[in-house]
Amino acid sequence: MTKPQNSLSKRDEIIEVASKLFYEQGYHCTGIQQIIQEAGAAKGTFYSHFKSKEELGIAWLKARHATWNHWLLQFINPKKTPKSKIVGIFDFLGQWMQDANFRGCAFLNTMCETPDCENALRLEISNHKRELFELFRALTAEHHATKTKIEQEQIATTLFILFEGTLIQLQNFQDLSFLQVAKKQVTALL
Amino acid sequence: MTKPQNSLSKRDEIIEVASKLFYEQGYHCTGIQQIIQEAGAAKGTFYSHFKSKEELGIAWLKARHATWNHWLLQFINPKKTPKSKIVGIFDFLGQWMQDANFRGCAFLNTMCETPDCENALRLEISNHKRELFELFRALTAEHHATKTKIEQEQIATTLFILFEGTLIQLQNFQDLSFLQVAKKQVTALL
Amino acid sequence: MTKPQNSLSKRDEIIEVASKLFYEQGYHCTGIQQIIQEAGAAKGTFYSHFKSKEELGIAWLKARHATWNHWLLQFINPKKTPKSKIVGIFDFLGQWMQDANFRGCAFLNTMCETPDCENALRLEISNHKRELFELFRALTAEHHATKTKIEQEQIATTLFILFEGTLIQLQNFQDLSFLQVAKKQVTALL
Amino acid sequence: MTKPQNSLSKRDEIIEVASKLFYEQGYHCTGIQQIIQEAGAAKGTFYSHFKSKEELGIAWLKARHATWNHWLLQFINPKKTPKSKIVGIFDFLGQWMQDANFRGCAFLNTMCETPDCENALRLEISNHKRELFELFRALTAEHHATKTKIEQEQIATTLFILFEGTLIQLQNFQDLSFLQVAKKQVTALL
DNA sequence: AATGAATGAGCCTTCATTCAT
DNA sequence: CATGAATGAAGGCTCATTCAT
Repeated sequence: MTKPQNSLSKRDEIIEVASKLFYEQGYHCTGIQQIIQEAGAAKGTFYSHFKSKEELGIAWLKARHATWNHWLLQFINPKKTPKSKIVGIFDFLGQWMQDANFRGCAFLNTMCETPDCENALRLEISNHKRELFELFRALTAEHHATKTKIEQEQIATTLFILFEGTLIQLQNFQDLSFLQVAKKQVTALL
Repeated sequence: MTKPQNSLSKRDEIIEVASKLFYEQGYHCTGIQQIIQEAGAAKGTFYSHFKSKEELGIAWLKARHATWNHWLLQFINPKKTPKSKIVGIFDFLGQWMQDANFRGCAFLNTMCETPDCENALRLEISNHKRELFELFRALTAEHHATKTKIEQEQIATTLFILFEGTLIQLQNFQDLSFLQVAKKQVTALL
Repeated sequence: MTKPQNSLSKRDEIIEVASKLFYEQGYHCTGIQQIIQEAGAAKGTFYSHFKSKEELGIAWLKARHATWNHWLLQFINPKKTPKSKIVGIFDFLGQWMQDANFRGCAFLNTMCETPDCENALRLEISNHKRELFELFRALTAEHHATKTKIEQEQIATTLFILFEGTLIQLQNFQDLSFLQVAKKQVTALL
Repeated sequence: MTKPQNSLSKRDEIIEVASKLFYEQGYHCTGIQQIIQEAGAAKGTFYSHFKSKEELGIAWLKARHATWNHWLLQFINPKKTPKSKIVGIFDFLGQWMQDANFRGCAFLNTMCETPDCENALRLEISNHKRELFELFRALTAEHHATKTKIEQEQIATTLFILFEGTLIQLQNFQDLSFLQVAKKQVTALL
């Protein structure tokens, strides 16, 4: 007897449930108990797969990183020019936040509840944001190919900051007008 | 016999200790027990002053709002022009984050660990940010007095977004170069 | 309303129950859960009185030390001479072990399950045994007043070793003949 | 293909690791998990060799009995006379305790954490001690060949008690002077 | 002979809150 | 205005054991 193809392993089920709960309720406000209960697993099963809650948290953020990047790239890859891709990132932001009920970014949320910079979760968080930053850098370099490295860096960083600032205030106010303003500023930079 | 002037009431002592701990450790990760212990108060004393942890949280954010605004205004009020005041807000941001060991903004941090938008803490948070936003609006209106309301709004919002985006990435990366980029963009807008 | 005189405080009830269970089942094999359940207390109540299981363990050993010493002194104080007191200690040993179902000595038992010599419980244990040793020393000095300090020390130590060795083998074999042999040797030393 | 001679079977590896851990940490404080992890075995492997933790405990004590007896006999067999062998047993005690960091006797330790006299582990323990007792009996009979059986028994038992009492107090106080006293008393008995 | 996922009771401890004094 | 004992659910984690492969 082989497992049915569409059945997840217990480990994956746990990660899936945890992803939902960590995002919706926050990392610290979500207990292992709730996770395993909703995943239909036993305590021992959980700890045979993850040596601690933190390890699950890391698995969650790694998975989230992959998923989120996939969403974003699927959204912007159809665009032809680097410029439209950059603008597309901000369009994606609006779409994403609406779909997510303005819960914000799993990575920023977790950073905010994790003061210790040396914490392993923080490493995943900064990696995630660094990769987004790199995307802005790459697209900016392509779009502003004639400008100097320094000018490119200034613009890419500004785009990244605008993205993050808009994101956090969409979460705060659930008001999409922030996005309109940001997009206007973005086009001004391109 | 009146209390000596320099002695805080138990209530104020509790708020003071809570402010430190909520900010440093996060709201949810800080327990009432630790607060009253460090404040030298009894359980019952705490609950005679605050009907719940949330009420203390609100008192904290209200006090924090006043304190933070005071810091900011003391920093920018000596500046003469609205332009230098706006730039001053970003200088303040750098100073503040360094002093705070890059722990970020108490309000954003608490928002990130509080998913429910209807939560009473969230009201204090949006009030705080709205007031900062208003400050950008007022200073922009003064500086760009000749521009239209719509143009002013665009610029003020952009400044606010830049502030928030820089703040959150200073917290994430502890790298002040984000601030340099933001300031360059700010001056470009003025 | 004052408490009835014969009612123990929750704290004392916990210690009393713990004393029974720690002795009968061993320190590590007895859980806080069982203790509070049998004492009719809540988890939180326990931890408002003791900051950890270890602290309860120490309270237990301190109380046990007092109780056991009281038992012993009540048994040997009626005896007139130091010699009969020393022999009395060994009579007490037999009585005690029979009453205790040959469960042995709470202090030795706990020492054996606590490898770390720096452990706080180990301090209580060595204090307890040191005091018993002192008793042998004092009674020996009185009985053998004409002998040298060195000779006295040799005899007192031997008596202490005989006591401990007999105790542990009574526990092991539940065979009182060890005690008869020890007593014969004891009298030979006096 | 046969296994290389110097490779232990999984079963023996498990026993070897368990021996170390049970002795150092105590029987109840050592979990199956740690044992199999340090032995590089799987859960199922463990339970295919031992039907329970207790069975491993028994295997451990049986192996320990053989090992310890081997140590002791190797130490005293070179001695020529029964008297020097008896004294040698006490010299061995000092050597052993120093090598073992004064962790005491695996058998006594396990007895102390195992209240139930009917427990299978307790059988191994009393067997071990009985055999040591027999050794004292045999050597005493040889040395005091002219004395009566009853006198021999009295002396052998005293020697055994002295050994056990010294052992337990070496463990308690890590103070070798107990051993000096015991040896003086031993020689007085021979 | 060996694997390792799965179980669920139990470990020690902290949580926010209530209440009699 | 203050005290601190009492509550019981929940926190993260380990336990010895089973079983399908």
